[in-house]
Amino acid sequence: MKWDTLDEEPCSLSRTVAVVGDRWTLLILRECFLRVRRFEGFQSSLQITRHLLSERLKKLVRFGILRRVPYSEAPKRYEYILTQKGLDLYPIIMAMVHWGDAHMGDERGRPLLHEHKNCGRLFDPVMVCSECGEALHAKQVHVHAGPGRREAAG
Amino acid sequence: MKWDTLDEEPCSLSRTVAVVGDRWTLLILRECFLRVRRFEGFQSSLQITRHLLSERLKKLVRFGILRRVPYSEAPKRYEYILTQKGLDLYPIIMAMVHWGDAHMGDERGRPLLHEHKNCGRLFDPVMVCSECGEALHAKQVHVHAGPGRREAAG
DNA sequence: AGGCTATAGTTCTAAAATAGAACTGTCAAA
DNA sequence: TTTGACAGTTCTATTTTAGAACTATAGCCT
Repeated sequence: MKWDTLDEEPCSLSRTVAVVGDRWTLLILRECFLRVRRFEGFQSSLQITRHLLSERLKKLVRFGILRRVPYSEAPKRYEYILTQKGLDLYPIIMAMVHWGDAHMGDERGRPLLHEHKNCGRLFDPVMVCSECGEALHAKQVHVHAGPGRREAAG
Repeated sequence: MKWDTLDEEPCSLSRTVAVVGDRWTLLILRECFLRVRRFEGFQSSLQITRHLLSERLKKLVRFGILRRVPYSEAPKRYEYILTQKGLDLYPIIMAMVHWGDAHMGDERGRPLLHEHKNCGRLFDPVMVCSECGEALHAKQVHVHAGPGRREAAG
């Protein structure tokens, strides 16, 4: 597989997988959403090798998911902040967290609980249809080829 | 990192990443949701090496995401069907598709369009709060340690 | 001035995972 | 009896990752 052009495939899942489809990247993003921003912070909480962390952060910056922002002038030091594009990954992360809660739990109970500041309650994330608001299930969805697929197919 | 015990970490994201956190697994699941069920089907549509496909299918069966069901007795042949646990991965896949549509698109337009059979309309998946029904955004969520985290830490 | 610490990386080698191709075994149809 | 379909397994070469050590800048302490 040519992983280097996966982000240009006529498939939105492939394109997303090209950017966030590996273990370390997903764990780094978890830390980002938990407000970690600095190299040492990621490294110590994940026990990732410095080499890979450096490489993954560069990639996330290159794809516009993180911004590398200076926070100290002398010596030059940078931190990594989620862009809007990065913040928009939240549903993916939350969907994964929720699936883990539902299907990979153990007798110790949930590792984290999530409170929705707007309503003040502990919640689960639910995926709904943008048009009718009903909860979505795989078997209720029909897939059509869109313009990007038809053009790619010729 | 001890990837072999990632599914026992006191973090639901880690546990999910342990199961579906790699490129091939996510692409295989895409095919599953597009109704592909057989070894040759996965292999030819993904161009994955037979070795890795075999290995990934075994893993998905081991984690209870696919069931290996015989469809021919002589010769013995099997197909791979999503279990309920597997079907429940749908929000993750859809969240990834939606992010790809929103942020990785090109001039050709969307590769696929999704129709919600219940309401008959083309839709986007939206993640909402189970309690108040509002669309969720990262900055509106506050995270608390749950019992699984506190016990692991103590 | 000299040494210690903090931060953010880079460089190196060994081990593990993946790619790519060929091979195996069962059975049906020609 | 040969060919083809299907569902894998086995093999070697290449790529990726792990783990540890090293570099560079600058503040602080003595």
